[in-house]
Amino acid sequence: MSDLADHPLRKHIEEITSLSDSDFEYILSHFKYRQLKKHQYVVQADEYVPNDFWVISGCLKQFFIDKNGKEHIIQFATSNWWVTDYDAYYNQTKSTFNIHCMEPCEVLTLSLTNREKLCADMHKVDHFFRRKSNAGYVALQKRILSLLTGTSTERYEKFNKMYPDLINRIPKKYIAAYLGVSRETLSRLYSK
Amino acid sequence: MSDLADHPLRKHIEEITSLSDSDFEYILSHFKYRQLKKHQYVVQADEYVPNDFWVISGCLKQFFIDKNGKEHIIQFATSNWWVTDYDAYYNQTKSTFNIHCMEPCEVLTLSLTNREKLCADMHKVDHFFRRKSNAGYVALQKRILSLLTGTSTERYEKFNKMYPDLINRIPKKYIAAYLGVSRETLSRLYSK
DNA sequence: CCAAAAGTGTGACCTATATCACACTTTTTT
DNA sequence: AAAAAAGTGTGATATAGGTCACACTTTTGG
Repeated sequence: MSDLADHPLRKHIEEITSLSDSDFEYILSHFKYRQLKKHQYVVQADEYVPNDFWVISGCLKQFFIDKNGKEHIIQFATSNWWVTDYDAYYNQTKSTFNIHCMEPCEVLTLSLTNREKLCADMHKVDHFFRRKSNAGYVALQKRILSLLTGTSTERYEKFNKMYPDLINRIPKKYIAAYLGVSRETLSRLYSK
Repeated sequence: MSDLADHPLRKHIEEITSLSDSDFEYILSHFKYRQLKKHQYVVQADEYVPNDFWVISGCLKQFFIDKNGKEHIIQFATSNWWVTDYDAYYNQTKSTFNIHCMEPCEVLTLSLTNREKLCADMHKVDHFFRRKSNAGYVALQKRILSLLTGTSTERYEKFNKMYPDLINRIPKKYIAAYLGVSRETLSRLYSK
């Protein structure tokens, strides 16, 4: 029980709605724990996406390869983030994105069936996911705003502030691919 | 009752979950109908945002004014769209965006209190908003992808496909402000 | 119905950033 | 520990698209 109370997922959910031990036990039973090696793919473009991933530790990137073979990063996911190709996951279609471990990772996976079952059984969980999704929506809107409004310098500074740990944790070229500038331009940005 | 059955909001909700007449009647009672004049603001930057808006008819734009006074458009909202500054609305803080009628509009407004009440009372509604929010999240991700990946020509073509009616319904400069290019560049794009 | 405001197209110029190339450093693999 | 692979900084160009300017057209409001 002491274990249960300290579970990181429980803490995460209880930021939004409180749970009894049995609530949480029931919820957790719908997830599967997985350890992933560096460079492992958890979602591949053109394949189905049965799972959503909640990151316990490590760092993943969700990216898209364009017709010129160039990589564009949609999001990084570290501890406490949810990540999957939600379009493909919800609609049970093939993925347009890849999701890839940049470090060894621990994740909890949640299948669509289990998610919908959980949501149907427990109003609390449906509510939790609504709130999460709302927050995600707001975050994406801010990113769009910064792509429309900001110069690359401003976007770089914002990134720095938002993910201070990532800067020295992952190769710069991925940060460039997230910000939408070339590796070289990014390098020139912070040599000032 | 025949009126109720045909209500556009009911159709909209029933794309996701079916409702009894009394369900819908109860839901609708939490909304307020408003007619808006062209050029009217429904959300102003730096003010609180008590309502979410569901558009029956007309066209609104949600935009941001940057430090140089330049306008950036986050989203257009026409029939069946939901629009508000969700960050400010959910967190009861002041808005960073403006929302403005580009045409005379009819909308249904939903206060945060009523929304949370509805969601608490009816699991179906919570579920509906979760699904909507998920879909919105996916749409924003696609927009980010197109900002990161596409040339302006590609973004313009995508816009054309996605909102064929808007092209000749609203001034081009707003389309430019949505796509993230200058009015002049946009003009040159389609003179080919 | 007319004046003022808003919208639109096009030329001339300028700037931020992409691209290519290469040398050097750090990390990974065997 | 050596070889291979990946990451990084910096110079030389090339270019998409921004900005400014102006003429013309359409819409709006009194």
